[in-house]
Amino acid sequence: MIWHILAGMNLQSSQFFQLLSDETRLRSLLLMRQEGELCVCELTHALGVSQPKISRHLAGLRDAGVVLDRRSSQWVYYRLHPDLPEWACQVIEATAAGVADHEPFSSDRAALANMPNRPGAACCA
Amino acid sequence: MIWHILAGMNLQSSQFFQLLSDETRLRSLLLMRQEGELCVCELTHALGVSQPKISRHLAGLRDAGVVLDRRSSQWVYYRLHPDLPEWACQVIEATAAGVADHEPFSSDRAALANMPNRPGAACCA
DNA sequence: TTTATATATATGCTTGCACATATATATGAT
DNA sequence: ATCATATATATGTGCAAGCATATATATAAA
Repeated sequence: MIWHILAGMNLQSSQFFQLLSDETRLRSLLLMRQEGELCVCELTHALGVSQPKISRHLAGLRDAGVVLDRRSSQWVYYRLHPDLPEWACQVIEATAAGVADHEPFSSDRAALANMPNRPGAACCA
Repeated sequence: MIWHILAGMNLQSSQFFQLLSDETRLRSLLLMRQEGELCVCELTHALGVSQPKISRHLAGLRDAGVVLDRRSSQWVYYRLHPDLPEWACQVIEATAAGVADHEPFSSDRAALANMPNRPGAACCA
């Protein structure tokens, strides 16, 4: 990405939409929104794409202040940034509501649910 | 643009965000949303950009089904497409509410208001 | 009527750059 | 050593922008 700028409250609208314009990023964001927090390997499994690809896109989202990461032992968990401007949250919510039952978003949720040995929870649930 | 596809109800989310990710297009859309309908020369004046540039971007939005155009004598008026999916309208509304008082959006409205000899109305108002 | 001219809009064409992807490798944790 | 994640490098491509030009409509003159 070319903008290491905008963090949290400084999010520029066109940059935000640029980030949403990539399917891999959009799918990741909508999945994080639903699950609260996801590590790279969960996203890799759910979307069925390569690990470097996910990692690179997450780095872009993090540098832009759209997501926040947290390391827990070997895993790095990503979630929507809690300081996201109100309008940006509304954009994500509206999109989630509008496309949740479309492909590939619904399959993403299914694939995540079927993932064996999920790191965080998913042992007894 | 590469997609002459998606019209009206077929709007793909990432394609929609890709369209919003360009400042010229986003400024045009938010201005149309506020004014209802605008011709190319009004947008050119309000944004202060070249006519071919505006025309290009409007063609992209039209091909994607995001805006609708109408010719009235020498002028071509553009407006948000009435069949835009609900979630897409909400995205636009949330964005408008969130960035209306930021630059360059507020200046765009001011420049439009100050435009001399506006085609449609603006003779006596 | 035809011809000329001005205004409004669209569209080839070219150039340059941002960016998505893949492969390979490096870092970090257990 | 093994698993999870990040980054470097290279390659292809979409796409924005400028410039010139083409089409369409209107107005004026002859």
